[in-house]
Amino acid sequence: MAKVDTSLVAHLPLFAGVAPDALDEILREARSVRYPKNTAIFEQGADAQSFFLLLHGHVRAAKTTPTGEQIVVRYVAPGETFGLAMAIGATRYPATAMAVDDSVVLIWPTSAWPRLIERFPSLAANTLQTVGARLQESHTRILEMSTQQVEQRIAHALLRLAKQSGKKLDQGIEIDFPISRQDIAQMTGTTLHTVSRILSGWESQGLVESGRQRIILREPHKIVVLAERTPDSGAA
Amino acid sequence: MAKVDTSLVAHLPLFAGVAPDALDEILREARSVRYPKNTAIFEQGADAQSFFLLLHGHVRAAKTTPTGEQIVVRYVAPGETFGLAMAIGATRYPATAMAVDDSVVLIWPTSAWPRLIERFPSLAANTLQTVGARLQESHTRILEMSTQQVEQRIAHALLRLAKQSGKKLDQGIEIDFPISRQDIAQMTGTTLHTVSRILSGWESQGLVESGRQRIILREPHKIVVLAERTPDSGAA
DNA sequence: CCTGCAATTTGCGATAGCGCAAAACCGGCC
DNA sequence: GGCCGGTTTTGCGCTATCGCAAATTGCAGG
Repeated sequence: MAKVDTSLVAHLPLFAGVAPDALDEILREARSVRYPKNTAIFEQGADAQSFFLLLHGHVRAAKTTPTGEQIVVRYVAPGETFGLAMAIGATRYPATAMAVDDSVVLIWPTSAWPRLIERFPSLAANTLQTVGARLQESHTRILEMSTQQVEQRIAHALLRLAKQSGKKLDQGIEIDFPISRQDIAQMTGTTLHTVSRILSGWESQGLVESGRQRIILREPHKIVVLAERTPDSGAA
Repeated sequence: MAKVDTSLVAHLPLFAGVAPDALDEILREARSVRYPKNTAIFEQGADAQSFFLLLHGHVRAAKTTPTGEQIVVRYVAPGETFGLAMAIGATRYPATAMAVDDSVVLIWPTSAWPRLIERFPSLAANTLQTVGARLQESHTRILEMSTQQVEQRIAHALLRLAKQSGKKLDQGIEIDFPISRQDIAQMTGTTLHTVSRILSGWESQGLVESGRQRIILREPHKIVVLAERTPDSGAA
């Protein structure tokens, strides 16, 4: 198993307040695995045998209903943890994780968690913070779904993706991983058709440029305005 | 300040793995306060100076948009914590908490949290579990809002309330605190009008009995069936 | 017991967005 | 270079649900 360089991860919020040699000890329990694009890392309902830290790439976490519909819970960016089922007291994964790009992941066995947090209490505190932040985001998302129309929700979703995983271009920001209309629909609670229509509209106004699984925000500021427009703040 | 009896709270998940005398030490830092029905405990955006544990009564946590619309984040039942802004790294409350019934609450100063989790790491671990559970619930709610119609969402919401705060009756289950059509609308992402129409329909089928801020599920099992009905699983 | 307010009910027109279907498109692979 | 499959676009009718308005009801206080 390849050694993981502590310097690559030492600065992550997860390890705040953890001494360098402690970090070494923690990393010694992990292994590093590469997942090619479009491979599953774990499946919803499977036994939660591991938890993960994304080093490179991008991972989509999605939840599936009994009837087969899916929603995207979130996109995981490098440096973030995922699959923390055990930390929250679950024995099975509540969602499916799939690499949307070639990705590299650190993997710990679930069984290591209790020992790790006992030896390094900051881990629990730090994890609590990130889980808490995710809870906030979920509430925000619920608020948006309850009070905004589809166009605003899509605008917000794209702006968040741009902030989290945007690549600055000469002119605009590009979402730095493959993402389809369907994915955006599953993030915002709508259909790929409606997403397509709205992006087409934006494209003809020069707000975005997009294609197959690719989106560039050409006028981020104007999209912010769009995102904040209320149902009645009269359009042209 | 009145002494808090440890026996009242010792069994709570929050204090799992905490020794009795440690619990005593923890409680010594808290004070107990009574909030009459319909009084605010804290306001969204206010400085998070305290965190809370509900002893008696019921508390509604709600988020308000800039434009004044509200959603109900959750109802807090006795034994649950709320207002944990600091545990998740926020300095202001992300929602407003209001007592919907006469309520009694334990209050710790936010400043005590870092010290408490350092001395009693189980607190952090336990809190992580409950916050994680709430995250799951939020995802479930997002899934429902994305994939189900209003009637199913209302059914699920009422069933959850019944499970959390239901009072068993000779025949049926009563939601054990005052809750309006508007509240249910704000939990499910719809309007009070639509909630009213749907409850009226259920009432005429004998599924529920309801009135001013009061709901009794007369046929919980049939409501479960309703909740699981897919858009096309033909009605009668 | 009466009064007033807040909660609830209900009708009705308006519409955002869905669902289905078909066509166009785009890239990667052989 | 051409073919195939997944993605995207777009048209069109439909409907669940909203939004507004008005009537009704039930509780709480005086």
